[in-house]
Amino acid sequence: MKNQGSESCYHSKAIEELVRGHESANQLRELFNKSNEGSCGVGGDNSAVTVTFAEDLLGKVLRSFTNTLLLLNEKNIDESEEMSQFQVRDSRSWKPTKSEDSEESCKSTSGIRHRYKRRRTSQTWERDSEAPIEDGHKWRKYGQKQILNAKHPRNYYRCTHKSDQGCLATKQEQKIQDEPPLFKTVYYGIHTCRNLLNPEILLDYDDCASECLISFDNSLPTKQNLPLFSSSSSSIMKECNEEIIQDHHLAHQCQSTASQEDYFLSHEFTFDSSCCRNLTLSSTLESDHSADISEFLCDFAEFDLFEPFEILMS
DNA sequence: CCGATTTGACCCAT
DNA sequence: ATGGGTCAAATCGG
Repeated sequence: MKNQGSESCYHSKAIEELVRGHESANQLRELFNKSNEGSCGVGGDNSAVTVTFAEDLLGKVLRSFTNTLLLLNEKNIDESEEMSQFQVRDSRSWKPTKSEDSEESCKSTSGIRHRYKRRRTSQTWERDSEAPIEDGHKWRKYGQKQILNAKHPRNYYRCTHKSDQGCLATKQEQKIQDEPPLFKTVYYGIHTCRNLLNPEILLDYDDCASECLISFDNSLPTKQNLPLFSSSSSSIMKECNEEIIQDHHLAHQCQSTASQEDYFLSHEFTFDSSCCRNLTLSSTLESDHSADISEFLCDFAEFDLFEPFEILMS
């Protein structure tokens, strides 16, 4: 059982992540709205920059949802033991699970290896997908193991920023089915690293007992006016989780669709270098998919952060 | 050259 | 004793 300050901090961190994701999604919407305004294709030289920017935004959204899911799961488990197996709609959805408990050991035997760290108690997320997941985080593989009665080996990854920032997030990935291909990914722990490409993303999970300092845009919600902060109802958290799971799923679909169709690469965008938020872009090629994709992205970007809360609070 | 991956050994839990 | 998680030296590759 965690104390009130800790719970409040999980709320705060979750909101912080949602707000980031919301802001990034809005930037994506802005980007695609501009692309649909039919401006003439100028400045095609900047298309690579714009593609990078769009991918960066997608990465931010995915990271925000990933972190929020982990945070909310942490909160859910704190609140409710019966929530330990929260199953949702489809095979690509997130499924929080409880990790096996283990202690860090410091056994020192012959002196060859001083400390051998087993995974700490931490929240885990399990997810099945038809392809290895691109979750926006950078991972470094540190092991591979053939598992008993398993056709395919299990791969072990840790956060790239473990060494430089002490981030303890890890994940395991294993192909569990051939046809159709199905991969199982289990995430352990929460990222505490600052992503160097997105320096604003920094979660001080170690400092969860203390007040969280968040700087929001004026246009964005603050924790004072978010119902989530005035309620600890687990139903709200469940609802919130489902909503985020959907959006996380959509973000992945959007990312894979874009890459599969080479949508970004086959269109010319211009990028107003004076300000990332005032993009001027154009599409000079017709594509059967472009309208669908941009509409899809706009729909995705328009998800309402407040909706699940308002419904539940009324 | 340096960061990422591979892979056998080591270590822990059961 | 065994399965599985992690370490770390060797290797790879940009």
